[in-house]
Amino acid sequence: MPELPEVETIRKGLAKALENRRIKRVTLRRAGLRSLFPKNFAETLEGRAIRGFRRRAKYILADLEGGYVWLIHLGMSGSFRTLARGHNGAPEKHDHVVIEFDDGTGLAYNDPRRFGQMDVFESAQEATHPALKPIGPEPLERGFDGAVLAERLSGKKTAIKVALLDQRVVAGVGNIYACEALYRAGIDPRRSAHLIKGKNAAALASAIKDVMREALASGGSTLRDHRQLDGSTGYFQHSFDVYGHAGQPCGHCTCQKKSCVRSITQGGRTTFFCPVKQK
DNA sequence: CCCACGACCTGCTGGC
DNA sequence: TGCCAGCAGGTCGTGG
Repeated sequence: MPELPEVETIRKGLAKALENRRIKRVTLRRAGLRSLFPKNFAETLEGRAIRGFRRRAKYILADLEGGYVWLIHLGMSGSFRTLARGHNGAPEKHDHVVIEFDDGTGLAYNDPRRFGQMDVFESAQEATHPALKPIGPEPLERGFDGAVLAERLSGKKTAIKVALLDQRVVAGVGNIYACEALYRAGIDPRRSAHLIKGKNAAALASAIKDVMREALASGGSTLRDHRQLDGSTGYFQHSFDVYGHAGQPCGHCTCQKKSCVRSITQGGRTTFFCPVKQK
């Protein structure tokens, strides 16, 4: 469940459920996810207490006792499930990592498609970690505005929709929120990225912030059967203006058409947009 | 450096 | 009912 609002919601759930728990045992139920687990992955986690959970783009970072960071990416289909004290330890299908804490509770990482990723490294290596170093500004942190966005888009000839999915441009935007933000900003997803500047860039930066904040307040979006840690689901999917609405009205434009929302393919992903409102 | 595209996986859906 | 192509919230490697 992977864009910024969903990852942030999961981070909060992990923090609430697991902060200060001590990892007793880590069981890897297959050799790897998107890549192999690093050497000594389980051994490095074992025996350490979790001091807190942070997020950067779509990555969750768990700070471990003794100056280590456990890095997690959920890919397309990763999810966590807490295991109550006295759980029988029987894994479910696609549980790839099972963690037991010293108080008898546990945590299972489940990921059918195995596009997720995990790593562990010393805190001092975080600043230069190859997955983290290239990431662009966090849209919900101070300083992200139209000027910053325009600077990041300058020189990019690719379509603005494709550029928004590049984590070096802005952190945490994925396919849903790229479509929704472009819709709100009234920008055609096919426009060349470097042409988005000035007022357009300001409108787009604002739209990204607004849609992320609103989604966060709704607990993210739940497509298919994805769940939060506690089993609850987000409900921002009910607020989509265009995502998944091809052939339906966008709801806001004045075109009077009953089916203004179109879907096209860009960079191998589906883009939803309203050609009347988005120019 | 930039960009386009296929690869990586499994599961679900919709059309026949 | 069954089968299968196509698609799914992401990223990375390999070409040009």
